[in-house]
Amino acid sequence: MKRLGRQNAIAEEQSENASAETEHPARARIISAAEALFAELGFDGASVRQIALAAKVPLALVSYHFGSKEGLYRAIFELRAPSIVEQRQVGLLLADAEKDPERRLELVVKALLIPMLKLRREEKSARFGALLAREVSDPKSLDRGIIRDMFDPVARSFIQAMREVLPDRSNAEINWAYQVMIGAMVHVMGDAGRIARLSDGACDPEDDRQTTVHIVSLLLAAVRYGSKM
Amino acid sequence: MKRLGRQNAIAEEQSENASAETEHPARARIISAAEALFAELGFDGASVRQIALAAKVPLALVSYHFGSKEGLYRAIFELRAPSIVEQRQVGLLLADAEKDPERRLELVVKALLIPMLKLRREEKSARFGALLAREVSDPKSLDRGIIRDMFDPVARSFIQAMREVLPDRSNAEINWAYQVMIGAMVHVMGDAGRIARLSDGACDPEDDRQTTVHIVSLLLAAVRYGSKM
DNA sequence: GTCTATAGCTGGATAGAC
DNA sequence: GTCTATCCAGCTATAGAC
Repeated sequence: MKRLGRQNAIAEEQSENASAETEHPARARIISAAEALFAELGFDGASVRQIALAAKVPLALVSYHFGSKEGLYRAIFELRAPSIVEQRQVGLLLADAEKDPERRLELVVKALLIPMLKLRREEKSARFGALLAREVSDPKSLDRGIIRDMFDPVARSFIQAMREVLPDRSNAEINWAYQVMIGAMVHVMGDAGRIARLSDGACDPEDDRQTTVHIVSLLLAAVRYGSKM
Repeated sequence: MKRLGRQNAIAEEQSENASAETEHPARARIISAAEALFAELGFDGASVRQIALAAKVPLALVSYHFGSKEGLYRAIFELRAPSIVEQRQVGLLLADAEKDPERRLELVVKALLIPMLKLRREEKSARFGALLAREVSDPKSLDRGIIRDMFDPVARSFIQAMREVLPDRSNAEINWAYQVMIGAMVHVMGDAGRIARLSDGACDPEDDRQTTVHIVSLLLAAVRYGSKM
């Protein structure tokens, strides 16, 4: 397989992730190591050498598989994002099927939050939540366009769903409510200890079941009762 | 003045910021340029060369005044943070003087949010909000300890104030409510365009008066009605 | 105090052997 | 396809002239 062919064959790889990871265990190890190091140190803070060392592959293999550091960075999102987006879409469909509007709002909020908050539980992509949090809050992400391309479409679906469940709210109110949810969620996903420290252990972001219960009820209250009147 | 004397003479500089900035206009220009570039590109993404170029000073002057890149980084926070913390403390005192518990909760929430949300309006520290947002969400900030040293004390005061206004809530509920507020606030402060893009302009984070109205009412609702029951 | 010049590294990327 | 050796641009920090 030609070199530039490989790094651009994203559609192909997505349709055969399992075989790609079986066939190229080194590639999967690089992704996994990069995910953790980018999450911890940021795109600029983590070096390709560090990543290759952690993945136990020679340095040149990273360039061979992913073309460049940014190619590797994008590949992480191309591998992990579709599953999150799909889970959210399924959640939205479930909310659509619910008749009671109170309960429907709750399902919309949960469809937004739960696919992300439960990421910590999944061993394979344990650090992806923190990485995604970084990308969402990084101003430079506007240039990369990863969030725009992969997450904006489903975000618009959520905003539309909220408009339908809360028809008396202004466009600004709906959108600010959505952003408050995203902000709180990203803060929890990216946290590395300040929450536990400040709360003296009363909040444990590692316990994603308790975390979800609290965050969902707080944000549901914000969305439901937070009209500026 | 000796070199190492300068970079460590923080207490002295804080007590005479005005004269220090008048006496060393280059120093103030470096801080200002660094604030914008660190906010935009992150600590690792911005180089000292870029900062010196933007501040129109020779490269070596940065080391002379601040000792190291991290010294410069800390100096920004040492210059800007005290004013924010002070404004928050004053807000908490005002809340304490309010008898009506409903209104008191609102004052506590506003005391937390307004000093930060209005940062964009102030020309001198226009980008400090984005920089602070980055530092709060960066896992590496735990090592630097800037947030812990400068902001944890007043954070604990807020959590205590919330406990007093909402005596029926558990410790976990209070702390999660606080973290939801911080997350939403940091998200807005660090935003560089996604909010306006997703809302098709319905949300304009540059309009900090409208932003404050919406964010405060959403978060007040979360804190007031977001008990997990 | 200020600035030029540069030391000493580390970064991403690649050439070319196998 | 895989890996060693290396290129060279860019980095932080500093020595030393003025």
